[in-house]
Amino acid sequence: MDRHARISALLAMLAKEGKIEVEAAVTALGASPATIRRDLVYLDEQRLATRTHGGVVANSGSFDLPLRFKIGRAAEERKRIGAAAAALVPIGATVALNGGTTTLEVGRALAARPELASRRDSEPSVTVVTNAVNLAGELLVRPYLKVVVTGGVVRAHSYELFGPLAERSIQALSVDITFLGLEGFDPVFGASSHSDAVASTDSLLVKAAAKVVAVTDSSKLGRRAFAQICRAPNVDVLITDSGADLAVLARLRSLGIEVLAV
Amino acid sequence: MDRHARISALLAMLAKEGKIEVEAAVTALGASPATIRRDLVYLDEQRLATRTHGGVVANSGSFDLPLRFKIGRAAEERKRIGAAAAALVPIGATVALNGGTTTLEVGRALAARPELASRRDSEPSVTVVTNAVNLAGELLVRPYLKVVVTGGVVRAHSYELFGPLAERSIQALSVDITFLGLEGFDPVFGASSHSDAVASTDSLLVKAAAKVVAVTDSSKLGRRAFAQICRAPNVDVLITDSGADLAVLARLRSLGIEVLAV
DNA sequence: TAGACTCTGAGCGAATTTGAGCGTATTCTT
DNA sequence: AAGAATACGCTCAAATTCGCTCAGAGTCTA
Repeated sequence: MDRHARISALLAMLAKEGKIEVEAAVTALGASPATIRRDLVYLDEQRLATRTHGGVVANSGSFDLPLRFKIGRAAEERKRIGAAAAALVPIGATVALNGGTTTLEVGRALAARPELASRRDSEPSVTVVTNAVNLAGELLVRPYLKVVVTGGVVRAHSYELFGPLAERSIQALSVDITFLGLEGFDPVFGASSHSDAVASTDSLLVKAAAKVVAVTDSSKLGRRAFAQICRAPNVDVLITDSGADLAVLARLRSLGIEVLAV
Repeated sequence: MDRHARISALLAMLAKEGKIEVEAAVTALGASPATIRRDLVYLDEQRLATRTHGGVVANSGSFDLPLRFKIGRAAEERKRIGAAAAALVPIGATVALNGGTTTLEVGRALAARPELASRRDSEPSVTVVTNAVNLAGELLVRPYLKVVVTGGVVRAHSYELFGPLAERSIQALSVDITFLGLEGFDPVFGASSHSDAVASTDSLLVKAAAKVVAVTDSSKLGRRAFAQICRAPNVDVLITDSGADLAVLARLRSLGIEVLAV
């Protein structure tokens, strides 16, 4: 068991557990506590983890915050939606993701796609533009992803960046696909958000994209949130879960939107 | 049940109930009252809750609490430097922080300043501009801080944003103080960084500031990293630890730099 | 082959964390 | 308002863990 093997094993433990205890690593890897400590210091220096008493904790954990405290039933649906959305991204594409729990799952699914990670080019496989700080924090560890953050003021509620700085940044960019998380999607009112400031920023992400994919669990369909992001026909594809109301889906299809219920 | 697990559990309780009683936490977590009290004091110090008799209550304004708060163990020197730097910031000021472990501590110390948190204005007490994604992620929970993120491409090693997007964002801003973390600070070569891209971005943070405060542990003094950020006289104040070489400090003072060794 | 360097493991003093004791402060009850 | 009950802060001790140094094994280079 050489150093590389140990570091690899430790990183695997870190990804799985979110933390590593010296004692646990000693018994798992069969090395001395001194060596394990040195390895953990190395992980800390490489910013892959943060040293604590007794071990280390994963760094992405500091961003792995619950947006709101509703990590309940919809988790599984969101993961399926995220996987379906990530499958739409070709290698070499540039995509944009706004904030929200669903787009977070899209980002995670994208990062987990094996055909991206296995490429050995020096160029990143996919470029991800996002105005969500927590999403950026989760993705930036992957060398095969180029992560671009829009500027702006942070909205503590959802970790989204908005404001003039964000809008000017986005106006300078053009992307292949925007994956749009939202809080309401109605055939008439279109896509909407609870915050007008964020809705304004999100609308620019829509304008900057050649293709717009709305991602949302079915509870948001047919509902209107406070501020409009864009009209429904601006959305090219909708990915939602199979619990969606078929009548609403039919109306959306009649507007020319391609609907995927996963 | 280690400290991390306890803090996580306590934050979950706080998010759910809005308050924590010592007695309830003792029975729920199986730790002694003394330990629970210490944890609650920690939450109070981190401005994530407010200490009361019998427990803590959630801070008004922020119902969003981090589920897994990172309990970092910064070197003692960096903590002292961070505290000294944070003390320079008047209420209402706008400050900029670049990336790095030392500026991270400045941000943490700033977030922990009680006179900021105790203000009951609707306006945030301090505005923080940063191009470090991890720093933004740690600070944004505090409702009394307005966190502004520059845009840009993420540099995975240091969580820093750089590139044209970052530079244009910074050029549109003006701040009272820039706290500059760096990898080398030499009387002749000035402040320097390992990455030329980040150095270029950092140099704009220097230009945007009325006052520049360099923060670094003493090991970086007299050293030159690859890329220059700015000349030494552009720095108004240097905060370092007491292990610094006195000859180097004297040379820096002769350049008109105010030197604090804490 | 000699020397230098790196990695690993062990030892030891220092530091952190936890729990308990005890005097003091605060809150509640009467 | 006064007394009782609870909770707090502080200190101290025990256990664990950490950081540092040193020595031995293995590897690379001249």
